[in-house]
Amino acid sequence: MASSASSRSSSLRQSDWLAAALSRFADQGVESVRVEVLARDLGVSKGSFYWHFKDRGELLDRMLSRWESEELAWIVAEGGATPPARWAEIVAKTADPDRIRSEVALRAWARRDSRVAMRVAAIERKKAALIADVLHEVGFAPSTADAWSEIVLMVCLGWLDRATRDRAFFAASRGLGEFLSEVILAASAGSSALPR
Amino acid sequence: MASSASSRSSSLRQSDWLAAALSRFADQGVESVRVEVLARDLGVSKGSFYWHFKDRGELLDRMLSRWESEELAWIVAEGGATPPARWAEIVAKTADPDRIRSEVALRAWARRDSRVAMRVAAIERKKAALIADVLHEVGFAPSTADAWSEIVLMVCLGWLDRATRDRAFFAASRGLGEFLSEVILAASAGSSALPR
DNA sequence: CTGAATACATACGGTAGCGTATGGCGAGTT
DNA sequence: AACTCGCCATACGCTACCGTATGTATTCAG
Repeated sequence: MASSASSRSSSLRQSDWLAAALSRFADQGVESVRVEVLARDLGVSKGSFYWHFKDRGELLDRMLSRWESEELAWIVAEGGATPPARWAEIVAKTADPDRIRSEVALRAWARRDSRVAMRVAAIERKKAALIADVLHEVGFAPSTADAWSEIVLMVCLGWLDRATRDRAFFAASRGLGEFLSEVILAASAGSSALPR
Repeated sequence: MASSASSRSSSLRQSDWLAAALSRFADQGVESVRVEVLARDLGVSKGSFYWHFKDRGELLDRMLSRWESEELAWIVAEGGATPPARWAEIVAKTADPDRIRSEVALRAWARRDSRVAMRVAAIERKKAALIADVLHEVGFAPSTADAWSEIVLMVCLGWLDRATRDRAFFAASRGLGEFLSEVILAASAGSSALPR
């Protein structure tokens, strides 16, 4: 538990606070990330918190930074993969049960804090570009790839919204992957997408 | 600002509280709907609030009920209209600048209160059915109409999410209507949608 | 063994918010 | 003129937080 923390590095306990905060964040949103509540969750007093963090704001900053770097990590890691592999990864990441709730909570947070909104928007642009790249490599014309990447992103966001409110929807047989496949199939057959 | 209130009816002040609450709700979410804050907004004391309402919960209930009845009103009113008119109304309602923020705030609320979630889900099912109906009347086979109504709904929700976080996205030349048209066009051309 | 640094605990003052109790006041009633 | 009642103000106790100040137990260097 805290054995390796007290021996040398102080960062272990730090990560415990972060983990507890992220857990509450995913379940109940930013507003529920309260110093004294987290202290109770961890079985310590808030005196500990203010040793590891300047204030609540610093904790929230670290949460955001951590999410940001994790997102960037897998997004850039997709660089060399094949289009199908990248597509699978995108779907897997955005439908991952361990991530969806915090993704949604993050966007709710962004709606009330413009600095958060900007950083979320930056990541979101990268995701849209990633999707557009995949579509382009599969044969979509550049302009239509861009347009459909936006639509794909919206389907993802809409799916997240519903999946985090309705357990039945989340557990339904048709998951995000199926929905997206249908959209892409229609897009490639429909408009002037694939010049084949 | 409280000019319209004190003349005669007692229920008028009630609606003032509701209006103030809904304004804050749309801007900052349920958590920001605070009795003492609304009292300050209206230039009265909270003694007034507790005369009109039993407690904060009753105000929130009324907010939810009001939204619910308004949604039901326009949904059932679409009964006799032509498919294009219904489609236009659906797009107009879900992209209405005066409504999008409260729609999003409501879904964030639903995520933290299961009773709210159920009532939102009920309305959402009606909307999906409405969309499916329109698609069916335009020539989609029943099963594909259902499938694409879900996708259309997700695009709507995703658009709402982005539009309420990114002003540039909201003001972009391609609005919800354009995106949805593109999706429907692709759907009708792509899969076994239109048996023509 | 001593002293300093670490990693907490305890106690405090302060704000924001809830709900209640009670008082006041103007308008209509008799 | 006195009474009532609708509508609001004031004052209160309470809880949940925040951040700070200070005390304390453990660890580890020298």
